[in-house]
Amino acid sequence: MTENPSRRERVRQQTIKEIKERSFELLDAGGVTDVSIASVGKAMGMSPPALYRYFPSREALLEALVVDAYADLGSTTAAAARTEPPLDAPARIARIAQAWRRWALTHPRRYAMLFSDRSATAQDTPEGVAGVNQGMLQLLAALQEIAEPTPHTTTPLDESLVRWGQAIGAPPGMSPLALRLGVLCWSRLHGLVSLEISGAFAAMGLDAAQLAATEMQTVIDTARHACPTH
Amino acid sequence: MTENPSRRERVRQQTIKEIKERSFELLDAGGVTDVSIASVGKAMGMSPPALYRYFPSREALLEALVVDAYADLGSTTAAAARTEPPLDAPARIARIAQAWRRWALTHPRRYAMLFSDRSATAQDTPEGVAGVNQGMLQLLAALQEIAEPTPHTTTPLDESLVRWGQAIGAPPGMSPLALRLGVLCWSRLHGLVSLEISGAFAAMGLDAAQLAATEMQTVIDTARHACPTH
DNA sequence: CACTAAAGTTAATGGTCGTAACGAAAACTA
DNA sequence: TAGTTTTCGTTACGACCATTAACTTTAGTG
Repeated sequence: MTENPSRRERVRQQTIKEIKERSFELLDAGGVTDVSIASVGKAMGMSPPALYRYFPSREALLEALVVDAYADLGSTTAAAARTEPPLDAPARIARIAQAWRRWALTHPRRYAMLFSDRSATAQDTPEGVAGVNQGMLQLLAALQEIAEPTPHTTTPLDESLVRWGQAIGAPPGMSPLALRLGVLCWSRLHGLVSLEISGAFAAMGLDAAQLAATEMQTVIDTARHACPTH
Repeated sequence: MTENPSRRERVRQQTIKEIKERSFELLDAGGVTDVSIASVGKAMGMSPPALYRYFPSREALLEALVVDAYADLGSTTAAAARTEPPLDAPARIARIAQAWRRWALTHPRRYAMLFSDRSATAQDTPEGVAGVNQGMLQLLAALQEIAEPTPHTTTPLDESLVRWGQAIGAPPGMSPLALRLGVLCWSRLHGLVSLEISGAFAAMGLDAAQLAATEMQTVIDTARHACPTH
């Protein structure tokens, strides 16, 4: 009864950590297909079957990478909103979006793993969703600050948005407009970033950074009920 | 000297066609990873190495599928704009967007293959880009009709948009606003559709169709210099 | 120290892509 | 028509991969 996490457990956790580190290195270098039980084992000087003591299958290892990547992306974007001194809401929205895009450009293979490679194959685990929602909650808070109250009658879409907000732990009383803009901001940003990573904008000779900047400004203007700048 | 395409060439093209058909069946059923030289061979009653007479590698076969899928997506969306009698520009934009989304939902694995699986790996071939640009040209034509002339000074982004428009064969004199909205419309639609395919909106309890409809209405309103409806 | 359980090893199965060597059939040619 | 060449298919093979089974080594525990 030395420690609650026994020494054995500690070295085991250390091994798991190293497996994931080496896996991320291989992932970043050559994409998810390069993360094989054999390649990871070789990278750590272990025989491949030894990894099965830690992950029941290659798929489980990849899922662990997904959860970690989601958590990293979520905490990175959430941290971008918490500056000292605090920024006003529009600046925070811009920073959150920048952080999302920058993370995706810094780790394009990880971003592809999260949002592309596994599309329609395996659905996200609750852990993964919770990780990325850290950033979403910050975004929603900023949007709520500048979203003008809407006297509109609530549509079915609004109702489902409110339910979603409650489900992810947003504070009560969120405006449906803020919730909708949160979803649309995320969706637009994802579209831009995934096309940018694929090289589409570069092939078109367009500056993706400028496209992203104007797109985010549009979201902010819409929250304020102002006309987007053309 | 029976025909210009000799009999041998004809049966060869037929075989290539069947290889791609079987490949698409496997792709639609289980994703791109299920399209293997072995599985396609088995599906056609051929030994796997025989396929190398027609495609130099599995990668080349996949690339051929990509080109065909791009062409199908492009012609499907372009066809949606050419109705009889012709529709007005806003309705055409809505129909193009619907056609894009519907194609993606009908062939989610193909859509993932085009825009996700190969991200950052291999860049698009000119053939593929040309195929999907059929729909883009229709979209740009419709946007041009309703885009009010902008007396703005041209920005660097505008200049690169104009260059891109010329490169893909858009008629001269396109408004930068129409070009920019074409790109943003595409990007937003892609973000929505890829998230919808991945099941993200379903997991959030949101109606993706409604999100897409409002998003496209926003594009149309922006083209008219009108405030998006909230 | 002796025992047990965890962690590592090698060996083996069955799957993949791709190459090599070979046989059969079709088309061309003298 | 008969012979030659090209094409198309085959089987056999080597190099990877994931995964399981059986065995050995190591480390913690009474």
